[in-house]
Amino acid sequence: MLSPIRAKTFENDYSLDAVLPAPGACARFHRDEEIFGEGEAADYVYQVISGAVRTYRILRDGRRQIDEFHFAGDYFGLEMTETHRINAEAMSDATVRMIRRGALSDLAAQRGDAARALFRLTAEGLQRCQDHVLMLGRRSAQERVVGLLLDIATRTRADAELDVPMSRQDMADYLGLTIETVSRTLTSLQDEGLIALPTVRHMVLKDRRALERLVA
Amino acid sequence: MLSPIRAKTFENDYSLDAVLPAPGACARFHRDEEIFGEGEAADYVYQVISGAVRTYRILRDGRRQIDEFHFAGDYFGLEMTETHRINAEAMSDATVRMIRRGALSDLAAQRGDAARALFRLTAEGLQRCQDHVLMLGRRSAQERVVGLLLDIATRTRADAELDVPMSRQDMADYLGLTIETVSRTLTSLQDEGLIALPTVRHMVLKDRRALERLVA
DNA sequence: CGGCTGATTGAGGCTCGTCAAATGTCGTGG
DNA sequence: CCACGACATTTGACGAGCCTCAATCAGCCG
Repeated sequence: MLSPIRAKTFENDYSLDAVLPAPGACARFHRDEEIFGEGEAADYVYQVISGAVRTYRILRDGRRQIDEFHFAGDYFGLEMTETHRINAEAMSDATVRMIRRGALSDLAAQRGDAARALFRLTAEGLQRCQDHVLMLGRRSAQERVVGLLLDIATRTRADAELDVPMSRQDMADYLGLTIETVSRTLTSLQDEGLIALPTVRHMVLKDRRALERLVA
Repeated sequence: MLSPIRAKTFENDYSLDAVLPAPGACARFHRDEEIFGEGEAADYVYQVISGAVRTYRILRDGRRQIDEFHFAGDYFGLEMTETHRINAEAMSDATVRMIRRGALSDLAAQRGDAARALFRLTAEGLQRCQDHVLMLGRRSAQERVVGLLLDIATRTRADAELDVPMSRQDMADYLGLTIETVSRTLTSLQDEGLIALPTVRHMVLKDRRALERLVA
């Protein structure tokens, strides 16, 4: 089961949450159901209420790259183009709030704090994306896997006990690896005593200090 | 020599150029000179007037990942944090316009079009970053190199004749490869007749159609 | 208890990295 | 103008890390 997740670690005064009217229209999606696809009109911006969502892109030959995992509180689908450049799917059964893009830009035009919140959201996404680039460009398989585990721990406010909300394939496609490499890396981390793998989707960080040193 | 470069391919109505007062304070930097470094106060936003700039991050052990190349017209250093998370250096002798961050946020607070321009700039950066992630996560060395060459061609509005403004090391650190692999890939592209390499920094795209098929 | 899906493990191969040497390029000074 | 030296790039040989393909194992649900 997934721990409760708050949207962001930093000042929430600038969060869209504070600006937006109370929960409007929501939709429910089943595991692996598409929320929006590349090329579709980008009429909505979304916020995860519960569950988890992945956004990704696909090359002609089927290679998939996951951009980002989105947990409760996170916004996604905020694009500047008329149509979506990326795809979004529910990773688990999920309820998602849908905000009309038009309404949002009206709000931003009227209220400075709303515009600032949108800007901040995009800038935070850019920061995370830059971290992702560094990871994919210059880190080893082990560093990538450890980095993801620590990221999940932080974002889910988990201490040592980790509920991993994604499959090995999702992890691989986020990290630019194959499922086999992800799997092998996890068992080798277990062999070294750094983590434990009670079940496939439940992990324990046994030596967080050492793990953090690995990605320093 | 570098071809003249315009800032962006799309609508410039929303560009900061249209909003900002005529050229304010500028600074000149020599090749490889630092413009700002990680951890420094982010007091300015920058625009390349002439020359080229790289922004990058470095891991403890020296591994470097270039985030982005910035050419004439491009803005960079636009971060939301108080201090810079990344580094910026001149790739060639460059003149750079410096805009006080405070002045920019005042402007954004007063004028909706300025706020929108800033937002758009950040969102475009995010798009480029997502493309970069896809490249690093799921593309082969050859696809990465070809992708970069085509990107340079587009951004410099070059047809077939390319002036490459960066070293092999810069290319490698942008593409998540080594200089040796970049070099080997370029000569193999030459052997296949897809490009020509008259000099180290001057390339000719001999079969652009075929090159574009390679990164489809 | 099967059967299905997803994860792990194993063997072998390919791509790209490492280390080293050769070659090219460019600026400087004779 | 040419020679030299410093540095960048290319090339080669080899090895490591990750991928591919295939088999086995573990959960999960009817």
